[in-house]
Amino acid sequence: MKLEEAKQQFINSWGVIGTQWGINRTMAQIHALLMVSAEPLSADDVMEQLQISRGNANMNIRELIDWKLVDKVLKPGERKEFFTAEKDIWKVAMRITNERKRRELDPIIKVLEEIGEVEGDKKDKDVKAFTDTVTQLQKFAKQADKALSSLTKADENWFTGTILKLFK
Amino acid sequence: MKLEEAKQQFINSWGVIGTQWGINRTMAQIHALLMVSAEPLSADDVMEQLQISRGNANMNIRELIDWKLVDKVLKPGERKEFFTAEKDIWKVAMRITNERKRRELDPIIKVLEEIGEVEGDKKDKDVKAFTDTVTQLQKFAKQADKALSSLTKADENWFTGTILKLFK
DNA sequence: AACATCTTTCAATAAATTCTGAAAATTCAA
DNA sequence: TTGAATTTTCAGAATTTATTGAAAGATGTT
Repeated sequence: MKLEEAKQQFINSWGVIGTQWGINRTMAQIHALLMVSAEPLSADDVMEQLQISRGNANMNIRELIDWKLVDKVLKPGERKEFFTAEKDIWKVAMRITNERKRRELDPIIKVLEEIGEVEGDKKDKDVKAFTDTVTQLQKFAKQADKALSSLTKADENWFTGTILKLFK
Repeated sequence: MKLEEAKQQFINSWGVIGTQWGINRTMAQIHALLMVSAEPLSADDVMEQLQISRGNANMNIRELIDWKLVDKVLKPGERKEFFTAEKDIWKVAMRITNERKRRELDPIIKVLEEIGEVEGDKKDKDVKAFTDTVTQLQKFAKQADKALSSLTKADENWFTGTILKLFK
């Protein structure tokens, strides 16, 4: 397979996968493009290579910067901004994990806290079903939160050295 | 807080969280409703409590059954089907993890394999940037795959006993 | 077989999300 | 300053996804 073809397939597939992830397609495509580019690209490069509008490119690049998956790079003597993706997959995975924890797990914990105590007879089967489920969820969510926090603070060697061995 | 109010808030919030997860809102709401219901509910119960159409209820209940988060229950003497959600959070988490692995990770591995070898000079910086990224991704994806497979096959005690302790 | 009950399907419609492109804002060199 | 280059914003358009509801399909009872 030729480089350009392989690149294109990677970008397209990454885009499709992104949508299955709940990430928007363009954002995933830009990320893919920057991950396999040897040099930083400008907004115009991204627009041209992915055939998207300036507004779209700008919005999604900013979003990627928010996720800390992409960095601005300034080239001396150039007025334009260039962009480059984090290429260390461990860091990419940790940043995605962290962002998803923030978006997915943290709100769950917040909701469960808000629901808190329910008035009523603990022997009533409806009250019991509700409080049992909520209590279980709270315990589980807090454990998961702790585990993910540790994980994203840890370094790669600890993970590959300690955790992965547990999974043979 | 009164039971009905707490229930309603839980269902609504679970729905919002679902969308942030890439799961559709109604599906998450039905799941929430069934998780906090003491007794199995019929499609009509679900339609009434969530104010949704029959088609919508049916489609999303089927989807939840696909995810193995909801089971059909037959009541003796009743013609209707009733539905109940898995209430053991550990099982719920393992089933969601497994389904998400199937939808999110497996396709990544497939794509990376397809891209495989790229023709051209390994010293060319564009070729090198591409193959380096793809190779790193392949290694990482396969490790993650192995870890998640083990995890979803393992039982709760192994997880709480062995893994969680690592995170203090 | 005829009927009543319940479930599934799916074309039409509605709602939510994403994208465009032109205008406004910003930046920087002269 | 001025103005050319670049980035950002955002209303409206396009696209994608979710929902409805009525019709068709099952299923079981008499």
